Amino acid sequence: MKNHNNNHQFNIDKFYKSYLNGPRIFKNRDALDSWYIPKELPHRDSQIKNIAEKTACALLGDTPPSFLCYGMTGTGKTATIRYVSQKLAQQTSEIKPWWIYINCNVVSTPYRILAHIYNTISRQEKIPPTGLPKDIIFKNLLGLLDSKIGNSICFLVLDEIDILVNKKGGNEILYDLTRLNENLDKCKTCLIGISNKLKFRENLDPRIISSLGEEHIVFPSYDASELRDILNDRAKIAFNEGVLKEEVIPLCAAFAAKENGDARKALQLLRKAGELVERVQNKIVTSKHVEKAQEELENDHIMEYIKGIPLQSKLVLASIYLISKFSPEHVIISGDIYDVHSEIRGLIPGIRQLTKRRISDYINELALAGIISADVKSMGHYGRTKIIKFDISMELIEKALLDSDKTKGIMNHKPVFLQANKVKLKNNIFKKLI
DNA sequence: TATCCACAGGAAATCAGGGTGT
DNA sequence: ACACCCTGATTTCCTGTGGATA
Repeated sequence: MKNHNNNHQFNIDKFYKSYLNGPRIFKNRDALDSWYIPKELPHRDSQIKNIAEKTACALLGDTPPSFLCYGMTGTGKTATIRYVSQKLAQQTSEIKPWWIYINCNVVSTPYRILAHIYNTISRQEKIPPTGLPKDIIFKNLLGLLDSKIGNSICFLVLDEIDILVNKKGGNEILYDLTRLNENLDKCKTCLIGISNKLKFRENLDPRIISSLGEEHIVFPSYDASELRDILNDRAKIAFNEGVLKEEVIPLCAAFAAKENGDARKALQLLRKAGELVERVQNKIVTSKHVEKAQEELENDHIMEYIKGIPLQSKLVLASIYLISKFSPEHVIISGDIYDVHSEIRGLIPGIRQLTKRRISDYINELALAGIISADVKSMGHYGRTKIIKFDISMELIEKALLDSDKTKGIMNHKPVFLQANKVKLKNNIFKKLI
């Protein structure tokens, strides 16, 4: 694909032909996706039991208690909930509970949560994505729940609930949801919150804690041997016989165990390793491929993240990049980033000047994403600021920023700011202070 | 030891944009 | 048209502060 210069054009027909005739690695690669629900969930017996016990009364038409699930990413919280809900739906009972799944990271505002619940139940008259007052939607929702769900139970699963709580209207909407039942005649609702932060309860309204925070189910991180069991199960479904060398799964498990026992990562790793082998039309997946997959996965995530951030955020990142590119010795502080940002944003039409305050937030976001590190340090009479460093390779940053049409033009712009003498002098003092 | 820099970072206000029903 | 709604991005206003310097 990348050979525009030479005459050999990519022969797509030939590629497909050899692909189809080549070795088959995967039998069913969906089994390695995190949303795949396997027949068995290894090492989650106690959680499954707990949730099953809590929710069973829904089959008799009673209201199950609301509860929270805690655990780091990739500990099977969502999978377990979905597993139980699937099993519950398979039971022969007159009452068929509804499950409404809400990812608070995607459906991120009070209005949209109400609208999302309404729209997944209604199927016909949809609530528009914006425009109406919240209380109107709330009333409509109450009516809809009673009329459409009737005497059954409606489970509301709020994934990544911690994100919701830390927003402005977050507590209000949660409170409204907890008191749904008080306003319903026939239908009953049950809230299930999923979070990967234990400490988010601090920001939770006490009224909400009492109704949904009393009991919680903890999902401990998987250790390497547990991850191995999970991978073995999935690999049997996903891969053809004999394509995995025996060291592959233990290695994937070991890598993922280091990352807080994240099963999702382990599965991604295994899948990526298989895809690497498939790409070069080999027959066997070895530890080499796992190592390469580990590397590529990390890069993929970073590239994806950078491509996804807003343009202003890219410009902040570009500012940092340009300073370190043209003056590698420069000690980068937030004020510098502000100045360079002001400079380069003028090069791109339609980009407004930002405040230092705003730039500061963008820097924090990049730091949170693990792209840079920003440590606040006091320089005495030279003030208090952040010292910024890259946490990932500059080539990767460059690659990602060159990929965007808006930013690619400025990646060679040497900041005028750096050439000012007082800037150089001040930075020399900073170097000594660090 | 008091001073004072250059920011950090919280809270609230504002703006613009995509909507609604009447 | 008009009055009003919700949201996300940003600005405004603000108080706080670690430690080199005088």
